[in-house]
Amino acid sequence: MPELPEVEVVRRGLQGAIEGAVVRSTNTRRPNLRYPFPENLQTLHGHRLTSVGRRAKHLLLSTDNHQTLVIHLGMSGRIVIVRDDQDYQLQKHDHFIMTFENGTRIIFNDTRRFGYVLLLNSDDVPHHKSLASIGPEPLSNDFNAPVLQSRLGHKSGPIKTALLDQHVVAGLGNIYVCEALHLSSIHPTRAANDLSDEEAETLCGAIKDVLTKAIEAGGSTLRDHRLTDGSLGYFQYNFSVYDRENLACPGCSCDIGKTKGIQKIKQGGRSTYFCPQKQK
DNA sequence: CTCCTGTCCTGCCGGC
DNA sequence: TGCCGGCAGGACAGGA
Repeated sequence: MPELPEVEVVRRGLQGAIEGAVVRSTNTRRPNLRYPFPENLQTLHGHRLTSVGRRAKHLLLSTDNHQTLVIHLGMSGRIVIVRDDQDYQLQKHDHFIMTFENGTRIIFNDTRRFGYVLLLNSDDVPHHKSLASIGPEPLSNDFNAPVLQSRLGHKSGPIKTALLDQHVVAGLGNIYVCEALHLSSIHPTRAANDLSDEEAETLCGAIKDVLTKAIEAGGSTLRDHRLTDGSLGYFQYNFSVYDRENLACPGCSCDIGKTKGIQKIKQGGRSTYFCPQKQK
């Protein structure tokens, strides 16, 4: 589920609710998700959460004893915040709960268990296998057309597949790659290292634009994604191509001419949606 | 190095 | 109604 916008929306929710709070307890309700839960979670107890950050699709909860809890939501993960005065019945797939001294709880639910939780020394976070060689943050100034071009330079496979590679650029997933390529009018099967300078410029801008708008909309709720108050994102209503096979893309006559609207193909085992009329 | 496939896991949907 | 195959927002390992 969660790509950069969904994770960022969760990060903002967590920041408002638990930054500065002191950890009272942690509770795991099964031994593992994708990986075993850390064995030393109790070392967080009594310590203050100093920042709630994000790198790519990872949430980074740092504490005043120089530890960082890394949370990846995988495909189906969500985090909800429950305040002291709110009733909450634990649900199926609620796997990890953190309770703070102010009574607030955060609950990590993950149906498919592709997510994970790590507890690292804060100094080790940038060097950890999952984060060490990851690409630039697409919404930062470190991400621009020349950087994108150089990172695509040695990739001869399709641009769609290349943009899903977290080493090229961080945080994109299947939805936002499809949307950004559509906005850029670039065909998903084009070779990644074959974009013109102008196309790279357009694509770079489209990625930033799509991600920014998706964050503002609270992310996309297809099935699992929730804001931390349990409400739904609504960027799915703004999709131009994703999950819209045979429909027209906005402002395009692609469903009435020779083509039959948005097409769905498989690339690297994953669905790609695109408009054959607009994307060349 | 890159590329390609299979795999992890649960739930849902469509077809028969 | 039930069963079965296919598919889903991610990302690894292993082999070519």
